[in-house]
Amino acid sequence: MATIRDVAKLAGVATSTVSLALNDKGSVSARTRARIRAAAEQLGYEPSVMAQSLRRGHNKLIGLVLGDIGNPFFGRLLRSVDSVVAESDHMLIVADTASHADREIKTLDQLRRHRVGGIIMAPLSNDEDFAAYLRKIDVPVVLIDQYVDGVKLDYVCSDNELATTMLTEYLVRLGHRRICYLGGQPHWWTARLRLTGFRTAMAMSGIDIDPQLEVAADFSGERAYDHVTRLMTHPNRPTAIVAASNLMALGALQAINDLGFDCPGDVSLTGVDDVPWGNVIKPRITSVVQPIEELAEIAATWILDRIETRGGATNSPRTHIAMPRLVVGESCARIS
Amino acid sequence: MATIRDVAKLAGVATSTVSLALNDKGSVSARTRARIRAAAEQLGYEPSVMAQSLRRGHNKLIGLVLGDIGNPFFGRLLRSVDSVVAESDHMLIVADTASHADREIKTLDQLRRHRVGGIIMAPLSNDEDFAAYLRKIDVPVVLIDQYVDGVKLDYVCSDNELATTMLTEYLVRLGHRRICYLGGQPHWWTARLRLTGFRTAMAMSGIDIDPQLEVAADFSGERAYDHVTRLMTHPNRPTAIVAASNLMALGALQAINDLGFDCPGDVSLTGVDDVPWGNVIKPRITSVVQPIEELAEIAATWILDRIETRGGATNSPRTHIAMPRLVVGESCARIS
DNA sequence: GCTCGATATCGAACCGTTTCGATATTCAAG
DNA sequence: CTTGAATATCGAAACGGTTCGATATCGAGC
Repeated sequence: MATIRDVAKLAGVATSTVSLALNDKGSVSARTRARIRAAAEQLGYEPSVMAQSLRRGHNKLIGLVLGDIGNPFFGRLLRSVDSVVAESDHMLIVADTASHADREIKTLDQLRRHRVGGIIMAPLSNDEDFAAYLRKIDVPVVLIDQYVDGVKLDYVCSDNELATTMLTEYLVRLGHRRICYLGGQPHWWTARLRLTGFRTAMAMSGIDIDPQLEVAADFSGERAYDHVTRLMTHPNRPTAIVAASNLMALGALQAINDLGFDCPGDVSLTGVDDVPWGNVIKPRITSVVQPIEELAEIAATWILDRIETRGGATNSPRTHIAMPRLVVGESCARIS
Repeated sequence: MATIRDVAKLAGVATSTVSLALNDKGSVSARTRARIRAAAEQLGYEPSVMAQSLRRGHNKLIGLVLGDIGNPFFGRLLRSVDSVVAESDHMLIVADTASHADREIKTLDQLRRHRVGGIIMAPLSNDEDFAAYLRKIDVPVVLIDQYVDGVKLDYVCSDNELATTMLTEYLVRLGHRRICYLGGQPHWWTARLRLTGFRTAMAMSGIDIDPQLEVAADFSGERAYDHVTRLMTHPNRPTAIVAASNLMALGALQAINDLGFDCPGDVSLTGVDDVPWGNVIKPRITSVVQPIEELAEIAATWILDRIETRGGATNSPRTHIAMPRLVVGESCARIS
């Protein structure tokens, strides 16, 4: 590894001049600049990112803290964020908390010790301790997907409430009244919002919710399968289902098929988020999809912005709520 | 941020003594040690990871280079690797090349400039240029899943050949002869091995392969859907299918259902790798699953080992080939 | 020929650690 | 009391850059 001193020696100048020349700062004569360039080239000199970072006080790394990278939603998010921050020569340190909320603070501390430039996080915790921690953290943080009450941080998400509202209204327009809601666990911020969206839409349509039909599963498919199996064998079964996640929708579909029902003939089905296997499953499930790339791009842009203008100009937190998009499949039918 | 000098000043000693005391090196009297500990505590001193890294020559970061983090296989891999390296206080820089082989060298260079301690990589490239690059790289590298011809590096994978051999032999034992193979694109190392595994098993069983039935799709599901649709409408259709990936198996299943065939009644189906939605799809597809956690743990252990003993003791490259496991579902039937 | 200002270049300090060689202190043995 | 070894502590030199203030060089204007 050639150092800046090697280059300086070969070019016959001071190290400071080399630094100036290679970074196009200060005033360096064309002749000297060329000589230095040549020397650097010849030695295969590459500045040590670490040494630069030490001087700067922080490195060109951005922490990305997620609860479950096995979820394709976060996989795609990671990929998009990466492609944006790469343009300004940043890389991502990815930490997966494996859905353990209590590891979040430890993970953030670790990132702080590494002096990352900034952190993008989809938090699980939502208690006052955590909020207090975030309020006094000395690194720029952008929250994504999930929010934390009582903090003033940039926040990017899609309109979770609107997502389920759109689905519910769509079903109502098709004539459905007995609509079943398969929700996530209420400790998830997004799960609560999606539930609200469902209730709002039902209220707006003047339909009373049958408490039996509003179940809290988890975001995985197996519980959803069981719930739907139970509800569909009920004498007064639902005519439509709103699932708050893609895996739950899939579980529901499987239960419907296994019971010998037809979707959409006997029951309509909708879900949130598309999935890698979305085009392969029949019927294609009508769903609202979050614009993952948009979320990722904004989060990435914002964190880069905060890193550049450390505590500078735009210090009031921003919020971006992206519009989910309704993608109509073949899983819903009109009833009379 | 308190520095080691602040601690030294408060404790009334030299910075070197602080370093010695906090790292339990050299000989520091108990009294002084206690005084230093107290001072550090009082100031909330945390050593700067960056400064330490600069001194050491490399940091406590490990690069993980993947082609597609949206694939749950790699998501689970990432998670397991992370949990192992976290134990020795390492974190992961994750770089997704978005399946662009030509970005791999650029990505590796970036990681080198960051002076990561080591790199775990599932490469796509497999040409001589890339091999030459890897041969002279000055950072420990462990390959995982995909190999590169002509390099001497640690390599961890599961027995891809055996995977399809197991599936094929299983089907043969059930009486199948007209077996269709849905393979991945041959530029993938694993795709080639899996194809070999199929051919070997067929040869061992003394069955001639119908070239019509050996198709190269890609690892995604849609192409598989089309191929299976075509083959199943053929007069002399296959009685069983071996799909070289999970998404292809799913695509095949969907095609089977859409054509009104029954699985496993009319055709048996097998695949490689389990999937998040595996327990929800019916019939559960018989498949061989790779022990992802095992692969990840070994790769992580090996890279940590290489980092500790830089070019030291164990310098000959190791290879670990993990046994895939056959998980029998309900997608295969015996025929006569 | 001298001064002034702009342009080029340099040396040294600094970022925050670790580590090596040197010095200061302690204690036991002679 | 002296000596020598063991134990404590220190100062300074790295690690590899960037940046600031100082100095050297140059041409133009008088």
